[in-house]
Amino acid sequence: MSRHPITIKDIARILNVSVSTVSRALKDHPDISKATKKSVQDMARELNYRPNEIALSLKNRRSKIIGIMVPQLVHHFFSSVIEGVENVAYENGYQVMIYHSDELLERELQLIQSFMSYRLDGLVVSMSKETNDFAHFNKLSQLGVPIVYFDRVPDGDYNKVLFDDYQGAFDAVQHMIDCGCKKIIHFAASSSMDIGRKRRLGYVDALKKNGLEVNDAFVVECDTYECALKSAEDILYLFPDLDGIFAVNDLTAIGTMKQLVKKGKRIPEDIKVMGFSNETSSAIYSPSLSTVDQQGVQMGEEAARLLLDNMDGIKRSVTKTISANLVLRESTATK
Amino acid sequence: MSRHPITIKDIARILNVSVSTVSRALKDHPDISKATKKSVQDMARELNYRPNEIALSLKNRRSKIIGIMVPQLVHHFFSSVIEGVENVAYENGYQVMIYHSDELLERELQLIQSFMSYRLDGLVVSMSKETNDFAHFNKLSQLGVPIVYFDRVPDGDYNKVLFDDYQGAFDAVQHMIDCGCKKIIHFAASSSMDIGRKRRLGYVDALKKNGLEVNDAFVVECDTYECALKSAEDILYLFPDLDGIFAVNDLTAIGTMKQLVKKGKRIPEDIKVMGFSNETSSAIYSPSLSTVDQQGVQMGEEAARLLLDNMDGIKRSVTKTISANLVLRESTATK
DNA sequence: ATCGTTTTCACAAACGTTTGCGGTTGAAAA
DNA sequence: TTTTCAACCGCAAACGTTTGTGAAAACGAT
Repeated sequence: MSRHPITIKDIARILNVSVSTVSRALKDHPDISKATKKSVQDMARELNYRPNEIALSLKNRRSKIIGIMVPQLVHHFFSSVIEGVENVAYENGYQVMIYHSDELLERELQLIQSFMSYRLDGLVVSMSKETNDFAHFNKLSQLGVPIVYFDRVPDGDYNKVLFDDYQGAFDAVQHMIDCGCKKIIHFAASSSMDIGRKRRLGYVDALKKNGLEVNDAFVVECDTYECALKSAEDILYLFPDLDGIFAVNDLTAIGTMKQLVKKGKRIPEDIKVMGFSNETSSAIYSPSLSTVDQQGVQMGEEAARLLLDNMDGIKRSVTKTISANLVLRESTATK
Repeated sequence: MSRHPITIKDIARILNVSVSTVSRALKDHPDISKATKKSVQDMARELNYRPNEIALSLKNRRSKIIGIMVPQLVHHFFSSVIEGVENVAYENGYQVMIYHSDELLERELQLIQSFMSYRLDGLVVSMSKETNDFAHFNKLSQLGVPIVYFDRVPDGDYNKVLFDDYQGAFDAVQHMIDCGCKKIIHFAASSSMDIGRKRRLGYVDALKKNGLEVNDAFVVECDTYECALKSAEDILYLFPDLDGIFAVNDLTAIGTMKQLVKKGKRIPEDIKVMGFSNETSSAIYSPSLSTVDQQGVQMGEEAARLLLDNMDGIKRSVTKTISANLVLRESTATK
């Protein structure tokens, strides 16, 4: 009920010393005698004193908080990145403030305002789908706030942490080929999206390297669950002899499997399927889905480390690339 | 690069007025002349002035931030609650700080410390599984910080927002009976858990009300995906004539379906299945899973509203109950 | 010209902390 | 006894705001 947490002043009053003495005693400053230090520290402990971080933020002009902004919370990948950021932030005495733009540019702008008002020390961000103009981030940058982008990043000289989509796709397709697939279809995201382009390229290169036929008709633009339900049927009609489908993400892969099974195909016996992202659903679907893990935690940790490095004033532009990791499950099993 | 955001002092200096004049001009105080107001406001806009919320927090002894603490982020229900809290917080000019205890009591304690240091104005919390002692929350409460609990709540006189687990379970089972089920098995959580008890009671009462056989052997303690893989087989052996399974959560239901299909059962033709929670996976599984939606967004909104109401000093202990909502999909379809 | 009102603004304190500087002791050195 | 020098501690300013109080200008009425 006392509504007022106890402050350094309270301790000073009780002990009949000045606030500066209390402050110094608490930080073990050599100017203070052993006896005074002890009594102050004891009293602080007894009263359960906690420094007021807000006062400190004001004084030091830094908040010891870093922000992370993600477009979605209900998403395995982003949640993992958050976890990674939290890990290294806590290790280094920083708090993490999670911002959630909900894929809305307007919300992003609002959040940046709030971000500035609270004088956060740095930002880790993956942009919303609507964002094609980075002025608000650049403004922040010019104000001296370090920013690290991840996953959805802008072009140019910035600090970024990226996932190696090309290699992930390449490895996935290579694995399918190793499992005996001769004719692999790719359900791709739009080429206007970075991940769409890179994953498609990995797919194509893996086919080439193994001397398999490469054909533009093998690539279908389809990156949602609903779309997959339809496209899977179409593609089966177009290429009755297909024996593998590599989807740009897990939900698309799952939609595909659902439809294939409905059409009487057996997975993995007749057709093998791979997804991308390692969402929760991929592990529990039946058959469970082989996929490419995006190492979200590791990405978050790298991003936070990069941010902390940049907080000491030095201005760099580093790009870190995290490499892919296959998760093999039933959907590509070979008996 | 200027590293220092512009302050009220800067405006005062440039315009050759005092800081108090600037402050009052910005808030349209009647003491300030129209002309001065205009020049100040124009200059503020031109320089893109943003009030320093940290200074305000210190002065007002309130941060205009509320916290929400959840045990997990990668969880559809909790993410939804966060979204709900954010909605009403933003509407009322509050920021939301997301805390993530990771189901660890120790982390919970740490986070509470940080919470106090930053002098947040209130907390919405669902406790970690390890938490059986609420001392740290009570201490916060005694310091005058309003708390609203949701989902996993302590016993006693507190502000809570609860989901109506009993009714949800009752409705789910009633629906299965309406679909023709005569012998419904329940995969339950431990009775030591609140949700375990309530959902089980709803199940039992629905059976009773419809004159179906109630039998302790129909209830199996099993609340994970892995456990379901095993228990589904066992129960099929024990009760070959079962025609419905009501699981305490979606993952358990999905594990059950997977195993039942493997054993040659058709869903929903032979056996109908219902889950609880409406996780993402339930919608995309094949067959898609009928389930009970927990209305996370609504719960979050209610919790935040309750918190804001309590922030004006008045001390109440209100319990709000959110009612269930069935989501019917393939797993209980009747042809 | 004097007084009384307004109108318009500036001063200063306060929120909780840190920190440079200066001051008071007491004892050792001269 | 005086000087010197540690050892120990308090004062005050600063971080960016708000706000109570007081005061200078301007103006009208006497």
